[in-house]
Parts: sequence; structure tokens; C-alpha cells
Amino acid sequence: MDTTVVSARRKIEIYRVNVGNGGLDNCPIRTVVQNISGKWSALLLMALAERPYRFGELRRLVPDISQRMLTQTLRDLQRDGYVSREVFPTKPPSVEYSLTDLGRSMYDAIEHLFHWAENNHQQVRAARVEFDAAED
Amino acid sequence: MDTTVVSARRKIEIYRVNVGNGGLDNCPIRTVVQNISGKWSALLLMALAERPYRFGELRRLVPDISQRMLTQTLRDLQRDGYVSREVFPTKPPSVEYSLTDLGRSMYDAIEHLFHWAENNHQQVRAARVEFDAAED
DNA sequence: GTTGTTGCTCTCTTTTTGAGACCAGCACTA
DNA sequence: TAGTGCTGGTCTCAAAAAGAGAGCAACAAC
Repeated sequence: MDTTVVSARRKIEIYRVNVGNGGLDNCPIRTVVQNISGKWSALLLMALAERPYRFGELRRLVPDISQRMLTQTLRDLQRDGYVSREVFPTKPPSVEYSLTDLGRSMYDAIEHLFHWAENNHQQVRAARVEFDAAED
Repeated sequence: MDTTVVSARRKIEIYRVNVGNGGLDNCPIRTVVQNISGKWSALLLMALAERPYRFGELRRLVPDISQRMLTQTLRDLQRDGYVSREVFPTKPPSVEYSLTDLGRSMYDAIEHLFHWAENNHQQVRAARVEFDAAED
């Protein structure tokens, strides 16, 4: 009983830190960010922000995505309500993907990051080179 | 020669689309985004934006990260120049991580997304529930 | 009738993550 | 002085995610 008091108190303290910081589990930011942060999500959102695209167009636009990941990423984006999927009954049925209002609103926010990236990627690349050079 | 003309023209067209769109390979946004978009990067950046943290503090702050991923994510962030790592010669040597100027500047951009997430995560959750319900 | 187009799915391999043991060095405590 | 804890890691192995590529059904054009 005596020896465990300390570690119990410590555990409570740790727990308090987590809850006090807003409860990182079930955290809004985590909810949203985890799904935008897929390897391909940002790229596809950018494309769709420009205009609606068909499946095949997206595949050609992002040449190094696999068909499997394109399907899946689009479905995830659709699930979160950013993208809407519309099937047209053309002869080989075609599918068009476009941003929803929610998606567009989110894109306005993420756009800041994209602008930053365009302006500062050189510094990031430089930092990377320097870091790699410092590996002994 | 005759039959290949069509597909060659098609290939050129596809190539033009890619290049015309800014060359998605070796693209600045891809360079930057791919490394911020790790599962834990955003969370750690948020924490470090608040104040510098020690390794163990971060581990307690984000309880469901493994030590291995914490080490690795911090190193990646450091490699890209967002985070600086400082070792203090205390008795059990302690290590402090903090945002660099570059990191802080990037954080200002990504912060918009975090704000959006806080304000709109309910809609995302709702979309998700609706999508899942529609699965036949 | 061969070839091409559409948007997928299925399988297989490789890469990334996660869980957890282990490590060295020092401090405190019994 | 032997045991225990704290520091920030690394190493190994299992599980999950991603990539490569084949297959597919239905129709169109040549």
C-alpha cells in the first residue's frame, strides 16, 4: 500500500496532464487531420479544388498513384464528406468526383499550408541536405 | 508506325497534362506535405508550438504513441528543419525539443487547418456516420 | 474479332507502424 | 551495496497499410 501510493499518484498526475490538455484521444484535430494526412489526400484535394475530375483523369494527373490507392483515398475523402461521387450512365459508365461545400471550406484552410509549401520548400530541402550530411 | 502514332500522341498529351499542372513529381507541395502528414507529426507540432518539451513529456502528452514512433517522427521533423533537438548534460541526460523559426512559420500556416478542424469536426463525424449507414 | 475504354476489385509483395523487451548511466533508498 | 527508478533511446518481431499488377464486365470502334 505504501509503496504503491507514489506510483498511483504519478499515474493520476499523468492522466490529468492528458485530460487537462483537452483530451488528445477523441480530439477534433486528430479526427480531421488523420484522414487528410494520407499520402495522397492532399494531392487529390488540390486537383479537385481546381475542378471536378473523372477517375481516369485523376489517375493520369497523379501518375504514381496506384489504382487501388486512388479508389481508396477517394472513398475515404467521400466518407468524411469532402468529396462527392457522381456516376453518369454513359456507355462505359463514367464517374465524376468533385468537392462538396464542406470540402471546399476545408480546402480554404489547408490552402495556407500549400502556399507556405510553395514559398518555403527550398528551405526544407536545404535543411534535409544539411541533416543528412551531418550523419557521421 | 501508323498504329503507334495514336498512342504516342496520347502519351504526349498525358505528359503535357502533368507538366502543365506544375510537374507533380518533384512538386514543392508534395515535398513539404508528405512529411508533415505523418500520423503523429501534426500532433507533435501542435505541442511544440505551445512550448518546448522534453522527450518523456511528449510521450506522456501523446499517450498512444510508441516510443519508437516518437523518436522517429521527431527525427523526421528535425531533418526537415522544423524542430531543433538540444541535449542537456543533466544527470540522466535530458533532451529538449523545440520549434525552429522555420517550424514556427510553417505552424502559422497549418494552424488554419487546425482551427477549421476544431470548428467543423462535427460535420465530418456526421458525414462519416451517414456514409457508413448507407453501406448496403 | 481484336483492341481499347470505363472504373473498379483481388492477390501478392514490400514498406510502415505498433508493442514490447532491452540498454547504459546515474540517483536514491533500504 | 544491492535493488529500483528515471533518462532517452535502440532492437526485434508481429500487424497493418501501401504499391504492383492482373483480372473483369460491358460495350464501342476498327
